[in-house]
Amino acid sequence: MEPTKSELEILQVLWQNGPSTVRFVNDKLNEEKRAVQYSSTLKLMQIMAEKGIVTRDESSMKHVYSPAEAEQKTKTKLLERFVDSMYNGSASSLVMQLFGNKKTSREELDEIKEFLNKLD
Amino acid sequence: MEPTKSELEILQVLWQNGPSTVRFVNDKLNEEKRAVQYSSTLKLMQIMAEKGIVTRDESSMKHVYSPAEAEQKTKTKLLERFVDSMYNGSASSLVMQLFGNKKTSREELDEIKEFLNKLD
DNA sequence: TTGTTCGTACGAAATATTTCCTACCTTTGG
DNA sequence: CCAAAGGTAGGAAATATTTCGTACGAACAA
Repeated sequence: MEPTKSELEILQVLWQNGPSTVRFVNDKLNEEKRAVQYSSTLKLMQIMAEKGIVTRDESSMKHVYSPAEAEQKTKTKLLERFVDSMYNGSASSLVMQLFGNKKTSREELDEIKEFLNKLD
Repeated sequence: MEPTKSELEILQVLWQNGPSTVRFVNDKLNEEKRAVQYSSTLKLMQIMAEKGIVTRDESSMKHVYSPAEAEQKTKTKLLERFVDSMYNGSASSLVMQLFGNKKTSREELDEIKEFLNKLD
């Protein structure tokens, strides 16, 4: 299923910090993103569990939520969708735009070049 | 402003075909994307005009709509937002994911390498 | 024990987005 | 002229998403 914008924020927290409680996720969101009530985050995470975007461990009172799919898998899917809809499926178009209109550090560029060479 | 998913579909049509009437855009959407009523497309384009996402020429009865911003400018903005939210701003992470999990044609790869070299 | 804190569940409201019905005007063909 | 075709405008409904108040149970400290 397609995570919404808010759901994606929550997934990011789970990916970066591993399985977490609602309290933890909510604190992170408030620290790093924006003010949001505990019950809002709770509700969203409950919905995500219903949808199957996350799983949860209810064995203790403090439920622990985990992403249902690996970070890479989800991101790959979203990236492909983005490339398809915005660049008509052309990965190279995206890359050129990415580096054409923006200054990127030498290190990053070298890193990418090396990476591409290894693909052969 | 942030175009919604449906608004983006309409922008694509305008970018690819130049300034267009509602009728034209609606036909394209039905051909290339999905079934949608004329009045839905009309409404959406009217809203986009209000928001300033598109401008329109009302001199003739058939209003002609144009994107308010250049394709590149809008796409760049959206791409940056995507990189920020998904890859923590790291363009190279995105690129590695893009080519790591997917087979890309030799031509595309060469094209990209050449492009990156020219950046120096 | 008892009250305060911290947890979940649930419903409803607020917002954002999308869809389409309907009214009404203009153009066009006969 | 008149009817049919095709246009815009606007409102309302349908859907999707987000937010939060409130009820209620469990845990914990005094």
